[in-house]
Amino acid sequence: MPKQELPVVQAAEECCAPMVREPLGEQDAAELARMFKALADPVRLRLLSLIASFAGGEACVCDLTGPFEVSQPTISHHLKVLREAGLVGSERRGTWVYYWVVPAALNRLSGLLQAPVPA
Amino acid sequence: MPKQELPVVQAAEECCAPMVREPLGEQDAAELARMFKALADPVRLRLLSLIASFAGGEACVCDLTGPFEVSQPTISHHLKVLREAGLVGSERRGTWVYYWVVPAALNRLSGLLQAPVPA
DNA sequence: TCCTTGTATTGACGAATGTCGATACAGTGG
DNA sequence: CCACTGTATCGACATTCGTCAATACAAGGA
Repeated sequence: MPKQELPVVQAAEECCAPMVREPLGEQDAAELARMFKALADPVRLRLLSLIASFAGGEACVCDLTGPFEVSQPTISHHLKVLREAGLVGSERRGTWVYYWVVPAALNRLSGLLQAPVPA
Repeated sequence: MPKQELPVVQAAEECCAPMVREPLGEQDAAELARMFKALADPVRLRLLSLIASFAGGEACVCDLTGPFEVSQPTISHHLKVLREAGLVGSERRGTWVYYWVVPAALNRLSGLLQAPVPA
């Protein structure tokens, strides 16, 4: 059955036609490259995945420094990269800072990468 | 053989559960980071999109050097990066070399990035 | 065979990236 | 006000990356 009619997670409406249908413009490519660059590091991928996996969809930084072998400043740097790419949001609540993923950003990239089924 | 125009595949089957459901392992993260790194450049994104947009789903390198401001060796370098990431395939046919996208690779990444609908 | 055209490789360069230790900043509790 | 904990910024460093000109390789045609 045609999957594309399902009310799936597709991100915004016009922002994310698959890139395999028509060539990306320079500006779009530049902006998207910035987002993919944020994903182009194993620690950041694991951070993103770990944040999203937390109950409630958010995690304190104190939960994120443990599972990695890199230093706390490095984690903080990677979180900043993810935040500036629009992939996560953050907020300080009292002593701790919490991070959560931005689903619309992930879904936008997801929709962009969708390719036609190989016949 | 030109591929037929078929509906878009949604998430792939077993290879690519969304990374937002459970934390990525170190190895998976490393491999995925390599693929995302290949996407993390505006010229490569435009190359990929341009190749996929060609009729028949493949393009000669001679079709790819024109639309960019960078030199021919640079295009060749970027194509190599995309190929080594498994995102495109290539074949020499006579004088020319043709490139095509690997849909399974794109769809794997696409499925990985799918996030739950923002409530 | 030699020439011509299409593509890849090499070597070099500046710029960006990932990492750390040291340190600064923000809140909480004494 | 001070001490303590959690997080961010700074400065430095080695490594990787994107780019180019020069050159090498591949295939077809004279």
